[in-house]
Amino acid sequence: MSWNLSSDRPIFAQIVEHIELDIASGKLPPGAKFPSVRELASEASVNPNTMQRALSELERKGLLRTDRTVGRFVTYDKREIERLRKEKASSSVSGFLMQMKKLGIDKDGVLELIKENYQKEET
Amino acid sequence: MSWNLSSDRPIFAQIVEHIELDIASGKLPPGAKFPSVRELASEASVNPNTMQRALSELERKGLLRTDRTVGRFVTYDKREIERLRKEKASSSVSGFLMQMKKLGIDKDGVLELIKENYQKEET
DNA sequence: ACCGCTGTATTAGGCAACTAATACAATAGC
DNA sequence: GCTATTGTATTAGTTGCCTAATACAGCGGT
Repeated sequence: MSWNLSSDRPIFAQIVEHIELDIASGKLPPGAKFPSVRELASEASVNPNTMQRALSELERKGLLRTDRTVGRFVTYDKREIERLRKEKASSSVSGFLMQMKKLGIDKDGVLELIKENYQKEET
Repeated sequence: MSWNLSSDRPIFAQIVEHIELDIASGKLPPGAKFPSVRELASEASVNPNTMQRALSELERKGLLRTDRTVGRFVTYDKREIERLRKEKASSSVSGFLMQMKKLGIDKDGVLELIKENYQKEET
């Protein structure tokens, strides 16, 4: 994983989000085993405790399972994962559109900008 | 203004963003006069110092002008305002699309979701 | 000239959150 | 049974933000 952490937001929150995305997108498939807390922490250049906090949060959300002295695994519950994916997509969309509305940009403007942006990437 | 402040991010930053949006969208037109620091602070239930910090930041960005003993005004520079609007729209779009990409949702999926969302609002 | 209003500066204190260091607990595997 | 490796708990320290109190400076209106 390429941890791209900035200091303008809580580290643990960024890690949570990062891993959530990897699970939601399927990059981390159901049942995938995680490295140990210490290993992950070292990899991300972060205190083990910080990593632990992130992982606990993910467990609280039901995305991770823990076998106490064995390690952690992505949940096998594919429905939960799909729910997560939908939820994240939906909130992204509505947040984005709300922002555009506040900027006074209507539906046509939004679609325009998006198509523009995709064309830029097709180079 | 309806200050809708949450505690999960610095207050002053939220205020900055709020006012930026009002300026970018034209809700606060060029040359519009601001209430005094103390008045705004009271209105937003915030310490004057916090409000001042936000306003200073906006001034640093060139969006506000100060007439020392008279008050503050939105800049008259319409080009600067338009630049702000473009900049905010652009960063919103690219951030949104990056998120969708990470979720594994392609162009068609994005357009689909957006149209869905707009239909929902047309009730 | 004075009073009231504007913005500005300074200092201090407290609170909450994040990070860190270290010690503890439990089990798998040899 | 011992050791290594896992997750967990506890305590401590640092930082950033917000608040507060107070003082200063300059202009307008009466």
